[in-house]
Amino acid sequence: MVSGVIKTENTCHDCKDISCAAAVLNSKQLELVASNSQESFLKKGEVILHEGSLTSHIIYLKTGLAKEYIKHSGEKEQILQIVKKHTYLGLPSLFGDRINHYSYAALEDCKICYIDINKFNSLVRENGNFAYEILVSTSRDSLNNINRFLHRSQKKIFGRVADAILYFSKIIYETNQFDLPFSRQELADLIGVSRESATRVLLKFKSEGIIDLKGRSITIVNMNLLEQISQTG
Amino acid sequence: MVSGVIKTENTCHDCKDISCAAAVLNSKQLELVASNSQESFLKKGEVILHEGSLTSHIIYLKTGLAKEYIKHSGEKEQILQIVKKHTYLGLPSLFGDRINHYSYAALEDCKICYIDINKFNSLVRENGNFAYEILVSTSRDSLNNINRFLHRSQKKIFGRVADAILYFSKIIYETNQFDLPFSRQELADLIGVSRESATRVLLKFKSEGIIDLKGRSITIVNMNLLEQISQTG
DNA sequence: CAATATTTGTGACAATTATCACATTCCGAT
DNA sequence: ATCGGAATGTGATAATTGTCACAAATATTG
Repeated sequence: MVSGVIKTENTCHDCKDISCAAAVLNSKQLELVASNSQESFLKKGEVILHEGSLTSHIIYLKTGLAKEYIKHSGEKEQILQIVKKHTYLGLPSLFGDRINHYSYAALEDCKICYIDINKFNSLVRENGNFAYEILVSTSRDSLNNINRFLHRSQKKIFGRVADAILYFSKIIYETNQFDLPFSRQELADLIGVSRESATRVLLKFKSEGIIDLKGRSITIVNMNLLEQISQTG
Repeated sequence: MVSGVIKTENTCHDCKDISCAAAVLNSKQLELVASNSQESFLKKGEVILHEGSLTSHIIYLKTGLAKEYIKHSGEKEQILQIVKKHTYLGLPSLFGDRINHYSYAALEDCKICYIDINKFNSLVRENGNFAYEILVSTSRDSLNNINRFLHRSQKKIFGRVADAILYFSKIIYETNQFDLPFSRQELADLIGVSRESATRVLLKFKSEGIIDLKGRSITIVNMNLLEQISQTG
């Protein structure tokens, strides 16, 4: 399952999926990026980036959905977050120590863009506004992640499952009706509970009329109650 | 308990506690910082910054030790990390949304420096190298925090207490013998367990000869075993 | 140096959730 | 359509840890 890497033809100027940060670059800088980047496609399920690997290129998710995760002791997987399109993957790892701390795998077919790490770094150093945008994006990401973790650790299992449903509804898909992009096991890995427990709580929510559930399709029926459960924990 | 705010006399040039980031500023920029900053002293126990407050000044911890924490539902406190000297407090909050997400309180007498937020931001935008240093420091902070949380959530209580002891020994004090800077309750708040459980595990470690424990003073006797417990979870 | 408040230690018990073992259902490939 | 494997659901049980109530020890303050 090797995916093709295709040298980009476009100049970034007309890229529909350009990042907020790249939007503040001038024409010359944008061309530098264009001539040092490559586009690539990945199928659902493929690993985009592996924890522990060294970073030679920044990866920017142009389209699609991915999971950010780590593996504990070979087996147990912990999902940090779901990454939406228009996001750079693993920026803190790049600036922190150049070793990727998290793995990324495609939850949908994805289009990504590889950008040479040295060029990226020199842009940060020469364009403070670009750096500022990167800073804003990594800061928000950090706050969101830590926020999620902090609240999770205060919550019992019902609150956690409610959180996960609300996360998909409000942050990822922005609708009350959606299909989970992965298995029960992965849902459990996202909120840090066992698969069996996650299953049980989902079914409980269904039987109480809080959600509608058919396989991986979820419809939120009683949003208020779900939010209440999320908060009461 | 109001602490004095004293207009700085020094010019940052000769500041012994200058940050890594400020070290890359040129003389003119450093003077801009100097003329827009104030030094202040806080006693042990005092709150440096309160979650929810708006940011008008960056706070830089020149000397001392502080805890970064949030309060859940008024009562329960969760400590994110212990902050050592030579650290900017709450940078992700500043760049994220300008609202402070975490509180900070002094665990020792502290010397801090207030820097005007607008001046700080303009330095980021005009000096990419400064921005880069800030990026490195926030990235490392983020990786460390998330790393700690991720591993914690995989661990049982023995592993967590071991982690806390190793955290103080290796990261905070860099010695095998140290005094905890706070109560058992706060230790419990740091690792997300109940006070009683934390106490019990500490005493267990003592009775098994892994650590020596007198009040808040801890000596690590069997480092290997402690590390093993930390890993096995 | 009392007197009082705070912190720490302890045991019994209850609540929560993981684990295990297995049944059932779903889904893709032939 | 059928077969086989993966994903999901289910019950029983055990392990873990929080909670409560209180005792002991340690600090703090007038």
